[in-house]
Amino acid sequence: MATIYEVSKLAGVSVATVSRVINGSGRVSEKTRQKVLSGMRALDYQPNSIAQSLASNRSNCVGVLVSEVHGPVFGAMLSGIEAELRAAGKLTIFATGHNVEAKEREAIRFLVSRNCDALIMHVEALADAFIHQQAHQGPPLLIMNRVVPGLEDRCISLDNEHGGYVATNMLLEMRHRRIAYISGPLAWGDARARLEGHGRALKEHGLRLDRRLVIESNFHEVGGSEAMAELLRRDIPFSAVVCANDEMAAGAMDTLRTQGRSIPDDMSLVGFDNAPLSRYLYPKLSTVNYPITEMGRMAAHWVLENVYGQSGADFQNIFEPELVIRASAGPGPG
Amino acid sequence: MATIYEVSKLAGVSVATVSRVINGSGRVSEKTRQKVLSGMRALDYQPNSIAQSLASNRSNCVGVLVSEVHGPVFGAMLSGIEAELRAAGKLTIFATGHNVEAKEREAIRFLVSRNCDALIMHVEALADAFIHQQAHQGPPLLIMNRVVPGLEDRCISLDNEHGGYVATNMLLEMRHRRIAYISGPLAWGDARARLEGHGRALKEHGLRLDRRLVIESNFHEVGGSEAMAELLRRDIPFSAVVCANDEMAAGAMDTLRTQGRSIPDDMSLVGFDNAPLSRYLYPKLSTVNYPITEMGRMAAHWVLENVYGQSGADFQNIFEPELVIRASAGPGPG
DNA sequence: CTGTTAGCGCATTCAA
DNA sequence: TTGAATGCGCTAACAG
Repeated sequence: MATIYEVSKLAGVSVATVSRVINGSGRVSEKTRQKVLSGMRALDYQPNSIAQSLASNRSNCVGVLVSEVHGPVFGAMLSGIEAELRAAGKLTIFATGHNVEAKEREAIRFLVSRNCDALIMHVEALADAFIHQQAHQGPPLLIMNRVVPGLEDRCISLDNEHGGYVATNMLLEMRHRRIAYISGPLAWGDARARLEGHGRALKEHGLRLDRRLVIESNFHEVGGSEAMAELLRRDIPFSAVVCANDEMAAGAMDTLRTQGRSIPDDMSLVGFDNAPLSRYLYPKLSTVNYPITEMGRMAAHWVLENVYGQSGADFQNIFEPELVIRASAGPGPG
Repeated sequence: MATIYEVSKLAGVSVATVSRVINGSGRVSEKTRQKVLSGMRALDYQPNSIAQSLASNRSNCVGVLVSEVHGPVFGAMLSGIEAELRAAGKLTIFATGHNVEAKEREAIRFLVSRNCDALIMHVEALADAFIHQQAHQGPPLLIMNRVVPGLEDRCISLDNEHGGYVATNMLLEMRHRRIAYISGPLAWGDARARLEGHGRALKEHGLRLDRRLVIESNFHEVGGSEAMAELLRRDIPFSAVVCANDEMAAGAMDTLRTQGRSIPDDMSLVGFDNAPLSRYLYPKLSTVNYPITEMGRMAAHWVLENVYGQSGADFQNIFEPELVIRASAGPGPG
């Protein structure tokens, strides 16, 4: 690999000048600029990014901490982040935290030890206090999918309450009156918010939330399946169910089918997330879109603007979910 | 951030000694070793990985080139690679090539410019010749999911022919005699191999491949949907279809349902890949498992062993696909 | 506008 | 077993 010295020699200038044309910094006359450029071409010169980083104290890479690489959510998020960053010549590095506190901590150390210029993280196990601390000692932080009090302007999240609202509201407008709800773990803010939105929609339509029609589950397929079985077992009439995510909806659908209930004729179903699987279910699942790729892009924009000084679009903190109407919900009996 | 100098000062030794204990290289007396260690702890010292890289000419990171980050295949592959590498303290960096030659080329440049110690790539647009060239000038290369003549020992791939064979064979053993086939683009080796396996299974059962029952499609859902419509339109009897991947099977399923055919009673269906979506289809899709995560792990192992000198398990080039029996295929009329 | 030079933080000879 | 010195390739004052 050619070095900056060889280029400078070939072009008959100093390394400083070569550095200037590489980085577009300082003033260089067009003539010498061309000399340098052709020298670089002749040697197929490629700046050593590691040396650049060491000298400039800039790694030009940003760390992303996700729970898993595979899976619909994180893949889509990473995808959005990488696309934006890459277009700006920045490198995306990532690590997985598996929703386990110790691993999330360790992943942060790992990423930071690689001198990333910023950190975008999607963590669920870490406490707010730790995040605050990290925000004050490490590289600039961006938090996905979670609102940490005191760091609101660094948090990019979905308006989950509104998502829960629109899901239930659609059902209500279809004249359903008794609507069950399969929730995610209420220890998590997003699960709570979605349920609150559900309750608000009911209230606005003059209905009260019936606690017997709400089941707290775990965001997984089997959880949804079991929750639906439990709901049916309770033998309280209802004509529709909203599931706090698509996976649970898939499980619920399975149970309904096993028990011979037809969807949407006997039972309407709405999911949440608009994960890829929602298009493959039968009937195709009506759900609430989670614009995770765009949110990833936004995170990348923030970094590009605030860390690398590039001008960008306006920053948007909260994203609004939108209804995706497919076939799993139909008119109610009401 | 503390530097190695501060540690050496605090411990009363030279930086060389500190470097030795950091890397476990050279001989250091246990006593001074402890002094250094406690000095490092006291300062919460963290070696600067960039400086390490520059001095040692080792970035301790490996580049991975995929088509997309999201999507079942690449996410799972990345996941396997990252898990292994991370456990060994190595960083995984990635870039996307989108199956476009120019982008794949550029992605390689990008990754290499980051001084990765090895490159694992899943490329479809690049020609064999280019790959050969890259193999001879860049960092050690590993090629996923493709067999490049002359570089067989660097290619990790699935025995696609055998996969096609087992899929069709299962149907034959269920007494299907007229089996249609929806293929991927025959310009791609894996699509060709799968189709060949299909043909071999037929032949072994004394049947001939009926060209009218084979349609070349594009590995996408709508392609599968259209292909199935075309097959039905031809009005040649058949009782089962094997699709060269799960996405096309999903599309095919859709068409069958639209046309009022029941699965598996009127028509049996088998997919390929065992992508997540195959579990969500109704009926659940019988398919051929593609152990992509394990293949990613294997790639990482190779790198750990051949680039970083760690000893590992035996290297396996070709992976055998296995049948995943679910509900979309039933007994034939034969 | 251009060149000289001193680091960036660490690994690694080579001596001792 | 340890330390001094050199250089990895580049950036960024500073001087001219």
